[in-house]
Amino acid sequence: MPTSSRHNSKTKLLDAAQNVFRAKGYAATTVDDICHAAGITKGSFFHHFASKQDLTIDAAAHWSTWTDALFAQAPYHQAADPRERVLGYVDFRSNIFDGDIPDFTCLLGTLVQETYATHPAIRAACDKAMSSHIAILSRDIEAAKKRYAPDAPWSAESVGYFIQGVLQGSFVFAKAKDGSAVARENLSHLRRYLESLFHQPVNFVGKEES
Amino acid sequence: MPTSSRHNSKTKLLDAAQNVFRAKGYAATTVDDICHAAGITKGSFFHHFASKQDLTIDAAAHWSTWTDALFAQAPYHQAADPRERVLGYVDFRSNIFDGDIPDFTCLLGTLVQETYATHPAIRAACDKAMSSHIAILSRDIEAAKKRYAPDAPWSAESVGYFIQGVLQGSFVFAKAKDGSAVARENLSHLRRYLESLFHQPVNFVGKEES
DNA sequence: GACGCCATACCGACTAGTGGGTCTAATCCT
DNA sequence: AGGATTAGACCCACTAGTCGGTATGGCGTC
Repeated sequence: MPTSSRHNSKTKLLDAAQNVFRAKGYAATTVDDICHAAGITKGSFFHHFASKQDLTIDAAAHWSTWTDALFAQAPYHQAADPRERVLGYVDFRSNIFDGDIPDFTCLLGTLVQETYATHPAIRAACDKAMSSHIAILSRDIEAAKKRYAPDAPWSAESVGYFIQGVLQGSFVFAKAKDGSAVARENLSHLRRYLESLFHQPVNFVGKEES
Repeated sequence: MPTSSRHNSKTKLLDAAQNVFRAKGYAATTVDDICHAAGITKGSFFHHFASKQDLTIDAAAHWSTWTDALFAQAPYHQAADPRERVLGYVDFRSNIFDGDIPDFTCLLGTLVQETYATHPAIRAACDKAMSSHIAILSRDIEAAKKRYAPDAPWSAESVGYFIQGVLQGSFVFAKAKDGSAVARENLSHLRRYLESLFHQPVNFVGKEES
């Protein structure tokens, strides 16, 4: 492990921060917590990041690329019908609920709840990352809309935000209940709603689409 | 100001805590912040509460009675048709989005996100308060279900949680976006879903109900 | 109705500990 | 060599909680 182990401290810190923040929130996690979780010392931390807030902003971007990659390579993403991709996304999220709570909850939602009023730069970084994720999701929604509900009064983007909103709310309940049963039921309501928005025509024959 | 001003410090502290927590979160608010917002000194604080966590637990219960009273006396609550009461609840919440963010967001959701892993007692207090609120809401949903969707596969309670989940998620976006436009759209999606769950029968004549 | 007494409420300086951030020296890689 | 990186002791501002003490008002007694 020549360069690999020595030169990826920054990434290790970002990964560690992701997990610790999701478990303890922003203010309650100390820089030492993050260092310890990453197996790195404080000197190194402040070599790579100017401040805790600075690391956090980078962590939001890091999270964004990490999750976008995760979803991009997920199997549901292969479906030809955009409607199936959207529903597949919801099912995919629902399946992750099996793990531990800090493992399936959203870094951005956790961060922004705590910092929106006190750390505008973090708020902005979270907003940006969330918006970019929703923009990707909305492409499928837009395609599904075009095919199944071209004249509907709602926008694809607003559906994207709704999906994310339900997810964020579900995380809150998973935390409150210390279990994901409610979260799962929430997503099944969401799925039912989406099915009604993209109502499968009776005699429709699915066709490929870019 | 004989007894009135002297003997309500506890209430003033709880009220102040509500607002400060909603703006800054649990860990980032100091006891001094709360004291200052309440116009009360630290000595008095620790006379009434054994610790910051202790106050927080009381604040969750205080919040619960406060909000339950607020919704109980809201006009939508008078509607004879339970379906209208449920939709009225959603509209009522949507209308509050006009105010400042810390004024319409939920103390419990904010607290539990931060403390679920580190302060089990706070987590439990939030869970209890949320559940009680949802139980009240679910009575109307149950009545609406009986009338409009008696054979539906979903439970009234799960719809109650779904409504709250959408609200919690909307708060996250209001904070991230520093505005409530997305939150409002989320609730309009939610309303559309609820309308579809309690689909108004074509030839139905509304009737009074207990 | 005046007085003494006590419980409760309130005050704010103080303490012990913590946590973000700094600094200097050591170590690695090229 | 020499820049990049890592190490961890150190500094100082800040914060939860303490403590000794002061007001306040109710109540029994004469």
